[in-house]
Amino acid sequence: MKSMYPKAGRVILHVDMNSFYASVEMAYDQTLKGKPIAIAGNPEERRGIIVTCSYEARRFGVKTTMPLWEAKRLCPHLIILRPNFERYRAASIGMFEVLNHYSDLVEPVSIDEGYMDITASERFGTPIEVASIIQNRIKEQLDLPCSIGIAPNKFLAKMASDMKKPLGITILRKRDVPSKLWPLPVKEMHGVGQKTSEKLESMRIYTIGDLANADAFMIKSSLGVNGERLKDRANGIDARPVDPAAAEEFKSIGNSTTLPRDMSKQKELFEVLNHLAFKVSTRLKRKKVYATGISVMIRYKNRHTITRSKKIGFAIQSVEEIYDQAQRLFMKHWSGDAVRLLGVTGTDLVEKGQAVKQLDLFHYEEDAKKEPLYQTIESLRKKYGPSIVDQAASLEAIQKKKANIGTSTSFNKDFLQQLKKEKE
DNA sequence: TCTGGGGTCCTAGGACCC
DNA sequence: TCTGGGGTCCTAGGACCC
Repeated sequence: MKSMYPKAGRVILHVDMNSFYASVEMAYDQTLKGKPIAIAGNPEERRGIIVTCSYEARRFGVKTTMPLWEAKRLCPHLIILRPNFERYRAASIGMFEVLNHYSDLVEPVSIDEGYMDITASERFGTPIEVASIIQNRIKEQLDLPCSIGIAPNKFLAKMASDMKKPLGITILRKRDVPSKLWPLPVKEMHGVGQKTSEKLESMRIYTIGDLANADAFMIKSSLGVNGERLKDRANGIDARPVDPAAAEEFKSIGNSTTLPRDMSKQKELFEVLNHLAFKVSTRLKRKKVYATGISVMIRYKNRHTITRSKKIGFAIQSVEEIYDQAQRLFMKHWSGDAVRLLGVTGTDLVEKGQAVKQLDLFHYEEDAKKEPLYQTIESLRKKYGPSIVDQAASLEAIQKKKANIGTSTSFNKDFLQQLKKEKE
């Protein structure tokens, strides 16, 4: 029997901080208010691009990701600040504290935006009242502006929060979709970037409304499952739940850097890799996770970029292990050309408890003693799986740094040599 | 005189197994 | 005689977002 009441819909808020980094700086230093300011990475070096800028700077045409020199040309009096991430993190924590006060279902998306499911928050007022209270509290307590979208799902809430900035509150009901959403250019849709909009335009789809009413088969064959999803969203359909746990599970942790100058000396590049390995290792330790995969990114002088990755088969966390894996991956694929950027990422993260089967050092060494080298490698491979060769070579690298790794005997040098040769 | 650094998700193709 | 087809894992790379 059908319920006599209409099925209750959800009420979702998307809270989006306005030009977050710039606003935090202005809250911190009141004299910056009303002035064109921009946050840029390392102003002295070539990597300088605009990360965020104030609305005053935007009036001069300054935009996010614009190279610094271009921004200065457009706005000679632009005040340029270096990012201060501790400050932004503190402000972010303050903002999410406010959100958490009005619902248990808060999902951080990034440092400056989050979704809330306030379906069960009636005691604080109507949705628009809740949004208004949140916006005012963030403004009063933190001196920071935000825009809020109110809608029956995440996608519409996200689109709504974009419609009025700064300090806007926008309601986007399902029935508003044809009048408020459909006229917008399809590029404005969250999830549609340069490439997808080009593809859509080649199919004569220019607005969100065009996409909503496009032939499903055509969309699917051109854009795959992503196309189906986008068409649903254009029709205001999005069943994704607000998941407070989603932000906590990291899938990868990486660091990359554009070098101060192009480098082609192996020794210099190794130093950079080691530094990146240190950063990745530190963050893995802080998060109490281990990597079971490693990925290296190389951007050459001509900006051609490659990423090379591999599953390690066991869990690593120390600088030595990360560096060893990254360095060998790098050497295997580096063309020898001048390098502009290097990156190291730990992937397929696991928590300490569930660390994959570690190599049984004792049996491994016993096996190594018993048989001739080539036979040993084959039998070890059979016994422990293909990752054994890597793991042994990695252990050797650690052993160079630490005299003792839990067993008393040291590896047979010839054996390790052979393993390394095997690798190539 | 160019275009950072942190991520996620998806797809395609090859290897391998049954 | 001329080589199926499905499933899964792995790697590389593309697209997108903030």
